Amino acid sequence: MIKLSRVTDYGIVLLAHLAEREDGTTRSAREVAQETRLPAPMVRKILKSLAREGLLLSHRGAKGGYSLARSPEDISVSEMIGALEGPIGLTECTVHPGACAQESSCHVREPWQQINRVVQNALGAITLADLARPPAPGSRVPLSSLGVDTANMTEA
Amino acid sequence: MIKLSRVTDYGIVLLAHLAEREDGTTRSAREVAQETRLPAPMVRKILKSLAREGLLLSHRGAKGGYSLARSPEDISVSEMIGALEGPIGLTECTVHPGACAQESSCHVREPWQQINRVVQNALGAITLADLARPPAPGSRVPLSSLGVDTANMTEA
DNA sequence: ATTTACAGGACCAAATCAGTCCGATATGCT
DNA sequence: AGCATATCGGACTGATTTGGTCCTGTAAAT
Repeated sequence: MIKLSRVTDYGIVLLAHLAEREDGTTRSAREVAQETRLPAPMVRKILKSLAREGLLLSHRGAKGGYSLARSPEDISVSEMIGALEGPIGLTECTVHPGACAQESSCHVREPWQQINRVVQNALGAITLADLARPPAPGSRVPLSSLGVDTANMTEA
Repeated sequence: MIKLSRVTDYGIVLLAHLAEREDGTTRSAREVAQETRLPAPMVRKILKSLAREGLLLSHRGAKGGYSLARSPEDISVSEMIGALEGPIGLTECTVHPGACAQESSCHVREPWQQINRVVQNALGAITLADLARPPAPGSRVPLSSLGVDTANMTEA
């Protein structure tokens, strides 16, 4: 069922939550866990990862907590997934070239690379700001900006 | 690292292999395994699944084997993945609505649905024929046909 | 100094995945 | 009829990944 892990799923919810109430202050893991109603230990773990990956800034000590490292418009979905799940790649050979013995004789490799770029592009065009935007009824994520077309694809 | 399982990966290679040398005859699992240099037990298992899912026709007995159930142009990548991996859905709530307790209060759900459709569309636009086409140097998968734009997305 | 909160791990149970193997059944050939 | 060939439909196992928890250390504020 090709899906992303729960850690990633939660992580994006957490990021969106932080983006929604950005006000210059930091928010503790406990607060975030309560507000999102997600299990606290998980939330702590995930926020730690996100800080380590550079998507969040952490402040230690009393009154510490987390805040976004960049503005929501500058954080793409593919970045978030990349930070929590590792590099995006449908096939092994996309991420680790050379790992597959059949690589040289594989006729399917090249097409896969492009499929990958398409997916990558799609996920890269959507930002945290799009996710956090309170959904005005009828409004949509600006998918027109996806701009998935041949021109974008012909080079890696 | 958001990737598809090895079964799916292999499966698509096998389908492409069958598509490349389509000549009306069936090919046994053994042949296919040898020609693709993939482990025979795996190949058998995967071909069985593909037949059960209706992508391949199986022919039992001596001189039996497998052949494509449809012409390569009519089998999309998303179908292949769906057959081997189950329904495509980045998040749990896309595939099993109601499974997540936070669903009603989740602000991220609607955007995810659309991201999903984008990915789905991308994978649905590429066919087995595209994968099997011997890669003439410089030629590319017809990504222009992806047609990922707002018009396609506004309805589920 | 004490309290608060993150950092960096170790740790474990459960689920999934990769891979193998078997008996049953259907077909073609002699 | 009988035999060889192949798929069918399972069960089965070992290894890896995932989901989730917990503990110790350290930094900052009061």
